[in-house]
Amino acid sequence: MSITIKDVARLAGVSVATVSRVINDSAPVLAGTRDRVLAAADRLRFSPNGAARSLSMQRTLAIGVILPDLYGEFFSELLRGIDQAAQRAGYSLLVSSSHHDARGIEAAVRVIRGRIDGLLVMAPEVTRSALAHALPRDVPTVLLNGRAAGSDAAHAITVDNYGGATAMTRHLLSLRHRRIGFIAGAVHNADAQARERGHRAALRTAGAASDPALVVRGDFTERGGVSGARALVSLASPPTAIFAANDAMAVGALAFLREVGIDVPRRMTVVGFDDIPVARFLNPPLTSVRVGIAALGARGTQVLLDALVAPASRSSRAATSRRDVLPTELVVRGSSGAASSSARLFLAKPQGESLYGQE
Amino acid sequence: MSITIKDVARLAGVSVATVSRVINDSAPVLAGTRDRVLAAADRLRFSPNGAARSLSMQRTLAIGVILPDLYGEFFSELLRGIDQAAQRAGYSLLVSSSHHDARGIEAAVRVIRGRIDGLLVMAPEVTRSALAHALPRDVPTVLLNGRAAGSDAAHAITVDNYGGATAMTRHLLSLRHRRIGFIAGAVHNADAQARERGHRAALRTAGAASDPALVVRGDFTERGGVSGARALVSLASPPTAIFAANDAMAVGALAFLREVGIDVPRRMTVVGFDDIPVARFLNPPLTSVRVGIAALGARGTQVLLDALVAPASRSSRAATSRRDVLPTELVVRGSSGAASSSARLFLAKPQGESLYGQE
DNA sequence: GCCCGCGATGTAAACGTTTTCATGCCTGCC
DNA sequence: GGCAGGCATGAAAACGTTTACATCGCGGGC
Repeated sequence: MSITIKDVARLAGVSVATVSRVINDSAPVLAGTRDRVLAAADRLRFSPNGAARSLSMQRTLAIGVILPDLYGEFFSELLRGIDQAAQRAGYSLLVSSSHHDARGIEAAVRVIRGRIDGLLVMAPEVTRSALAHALPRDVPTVLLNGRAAGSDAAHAITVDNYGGATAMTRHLLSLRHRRIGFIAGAVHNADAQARERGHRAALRTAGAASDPALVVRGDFTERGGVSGARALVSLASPPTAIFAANDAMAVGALAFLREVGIDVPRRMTVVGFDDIPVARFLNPPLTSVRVGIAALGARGTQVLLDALVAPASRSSRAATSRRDVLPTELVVRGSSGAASSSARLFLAKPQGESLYGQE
Repeated sequence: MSITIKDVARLAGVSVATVSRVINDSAPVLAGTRDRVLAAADRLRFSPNGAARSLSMQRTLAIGVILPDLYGEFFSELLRGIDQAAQRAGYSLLVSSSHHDARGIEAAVRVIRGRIDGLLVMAPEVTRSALAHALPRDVPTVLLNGRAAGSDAAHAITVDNYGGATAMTRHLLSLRHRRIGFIAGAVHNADAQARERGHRAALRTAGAASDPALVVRGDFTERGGVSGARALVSLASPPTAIFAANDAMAVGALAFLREVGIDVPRRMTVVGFDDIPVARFLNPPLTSVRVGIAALGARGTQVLLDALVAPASRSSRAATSRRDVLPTELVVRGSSGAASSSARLFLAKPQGESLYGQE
């Protein structure tokens, strides 16, 4: 059917070993021989069978990426960062999404098992123990942005959700907001939880009243933001600011407020979290917490690639498993009232420019 | 190192053939034997080596996805549709992006060659012949949304760019706009070209003047939309409406107009193309051309999967290669002045709901 | 001038599956 | 009671590479 290394060898009048050596230039070959082989390979349009290669070399040059979802800019940014880092190192990406629970992840792992050298997993809604059980033992794994204290075997890269949220809440407090509505994420989402904790802690530290009615449940989608904003606005004593636990929900909140004629930021402040690329282009530009989504993906990938070359560092695996926390940065824009600052966007190079470039 | 089918066979006291049969239940096995094998596999946490499997079965159960980029909601939507369709059929995705030119695509193909059963390629900027040369002969391929009349060997799924653009321009004309600014895409981008042609044709048909100064070059990014809008607004005789060739640029245009205090839609109408998920949540909600991005990906994947089971249909390949054109639909929202219609968004289920669900 | 050694190449084993074919047993029919 | 046939299982080939090892020829040092 398809042409193999044998066909090339026959045409070039050499052995398969020589063909292999030429193709990977893994050993010196006489110039004349090399040319004959190359010519033959070219003429037959030969390209090596990856499966056979992987089997023989015991490595696939691919890493698996398991995501809870693919909806929205967050995931495309994340994947973009991962792809860049992987491609630079010559690795391909085996992507599988829509895996929210441990069972889904286990199924996905089963499918790609043996076709990847390493695994990148984002599973914000899965508990530590469930995850530990679902993940393979023998494949180096990096957890992205879930429960930081993941299973001992895996590395984990997270974003400073807690710190970012406290910074944002302090920002709102500094703007004299006293009743701050919070649109939280899903109950079991680790990132959402950390952001909520950060918000609460900042309120507590400031001695501000923490009215439970001001925290409504969302789901990290625009639609959830719409409902959340509606609920907050409908309160007997509504807040003067809304802190959405991610940008998608902030987008929904902005849309709802516009719909019902509540001006942002004059009558209501809205802020988000993640600083997705579109945030600065919203109307008004969204104040958010920059996470460096692509950087998170790239960093996770880099850590994984490092782990792949390291020879599993003896048995002291647990001791060497990394726990990186990426810093976050408050980005103040028009949606929290600093209308003038947003003008800078189009005059100077915005700070977030790096997101657009090659990292 | 890793545990193989042999280990399981030894532990269960059977041959490797039997283990294989149990795992794939490809042949009847005595209940007792099956249980022993299953128990052994479970105890050893065995999972089959994909590379060996692929090699033996001559199929990888994976499809390659080659994209020009991963930035923005468009690509995450596309990938989402592809992933869903592939996952349903038990296929994995080998994703590689940032391949704009033929050389990049060829390199990407070389890397994933022999690890995939089929190929999904989006290459709007590559010419037909360059693409034909870069793509492998022996791998079923589906082209997404580039030049419809692609290489004979490959199937092609496109969106009705031309029709969508004419519909949009007619919409603007019906709103009494006579000077319509157009922010085009990159010169060599096939989709951008088709949209521009559609726009021009609609103007011509309506007998409207087609001022060349009203067409400015963009690049499908928000930033390009900002520059485009700035250029159009700066004209001696500026347009009353701006048609951006994709939504990302419309987002940029909206941001710029807000920045300089030009109200949309009162003083300027802005419309886009693609209807990315965030479009309906913008301020004002963006009038756009719905493309069904996820559906495009899903359809392409389905066509590819069909081609995989079909035995290359004799040699009449060219004759059977499909050319699907997905219809587009005008979605009118507040940014083109129909302010009241947008209220429907949060009351009734929006038309676009399907994009959020399972397709 | 002989032998040692090195450089280029070939041979064949290994990688971990699936699958064809062979084997042996048991059942049931005449 | 013998034999055909079906069913469960095992042995081994095949998939297309890489690579350790063997081989061969040739040049240089003594």
